[in-house]
Amino acid sequence: MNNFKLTSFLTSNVDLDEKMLNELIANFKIKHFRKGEYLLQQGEVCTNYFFIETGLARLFGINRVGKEHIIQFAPEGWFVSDRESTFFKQPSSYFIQAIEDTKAFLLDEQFILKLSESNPAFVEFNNKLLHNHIRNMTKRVYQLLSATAEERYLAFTKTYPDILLRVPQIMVASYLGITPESLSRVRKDLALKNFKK
Amino acid sequence: MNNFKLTSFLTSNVDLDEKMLNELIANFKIKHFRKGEYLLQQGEVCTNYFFIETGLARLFGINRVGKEHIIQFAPEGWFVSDRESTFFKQPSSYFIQAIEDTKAFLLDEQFILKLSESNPAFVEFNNKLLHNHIRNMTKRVYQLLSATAEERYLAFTKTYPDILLRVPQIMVASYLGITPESLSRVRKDLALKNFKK
DNA sequence: TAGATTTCTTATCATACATCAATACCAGGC
DNA sequence: GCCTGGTATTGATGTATGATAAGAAATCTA
Repeated sequence: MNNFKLTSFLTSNVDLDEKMLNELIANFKIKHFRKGEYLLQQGEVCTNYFFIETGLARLFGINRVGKEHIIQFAPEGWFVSDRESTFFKQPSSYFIQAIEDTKAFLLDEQFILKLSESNPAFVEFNNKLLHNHIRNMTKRVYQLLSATAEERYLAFTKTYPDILLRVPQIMVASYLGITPESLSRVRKDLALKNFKK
Repeated sequence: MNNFKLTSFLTSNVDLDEKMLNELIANFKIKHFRKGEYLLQQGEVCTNYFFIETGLARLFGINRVGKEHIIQFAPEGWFVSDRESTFFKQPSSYFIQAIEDTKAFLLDEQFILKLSESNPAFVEFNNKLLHNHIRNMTKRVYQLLSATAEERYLAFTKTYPDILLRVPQIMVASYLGITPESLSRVRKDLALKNFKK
């Protein structure tokens, strides 16, 4: 048995025998991206889901004045894609970029659909992924509506302590919806508060 | 043939014969909610999806200090639910409340799952709903990250002109992530700008 | 219709966060 | 090793939005 993260992800989430599993893995393309390279560019139609096997990627958009806004980080073991583009066959509004050297499996949407027809476990699997996605996005909306910059930063450090150490602060700020300068000050204030305790 | 919004929603989104369709509709419970009544309360597990046949509902949360934050509006023809709670069988963090007198179909999750097994068109249908949900939430996250209060308000007036006229401004403000006072100012500024043109 | 309640507006003041600018820091390429 | 460009910090200042309060308007309800 191979040692891919994707393998253990599938075995723990879909009911498959080993033969079927290996057949599957063999069917997926794996692709390497150097730090900075793009998995998806704005304007392209996103035809796959990416499973990050190793490395780290980000999903982000750029507004009229050239400012970047990060919607999602995707470290190893995570899926990333622009589902809107993939499902509705529309040019993507976003970019997906490798933040570190990254190895990713490309899961073709058509292929997944076919699997779903023959294997009900796959329907359930896909459902789980989609609901997980919705859960994360809903929490994110709620946070952005209700929490201050400091609260959002604290939540981030608790939820994604690993990512925090792997990306420049400028990107954490972008994810949180504040400027890097503000984030620097938030961190300073927190450090002070902790010192005083 | 009946005249339900749900009927036309289904016929235009799922490939079903009329017999099957009527059988379906007969299986769904319909429920009336007076303005102010709750379709779902925080702490409950959400066991159905609600299809709003007439009226208007909102999905919202309340934070520690008692402040409400609206995640989604659901007018007639829309689905609303806490999918996280439904799918993962967890107590909901949110409320769903009727803003107007509302008639809603209650779609039982188990029932939908069963339909999916026998009818592949239903898998596709469910997929479409989920992807639509993800699309909306992603746009919302991106907006909250990148746009000013004024920009968000303008986008709202364009995307949901009907809802704008049906809910108190206090709720629009809550949806946009600002205070009612700020919204009032934004509106005043916009009115001034338009007058000067 | 009148009274009560909520909603909306406006004003003042407070604050969180942005912007701009300067400096120090660090990392990758030559 | 030394540039070079990106990153982080800090300070001064500006601005958008929040908090509070009060009155006007609209809506509900009896």
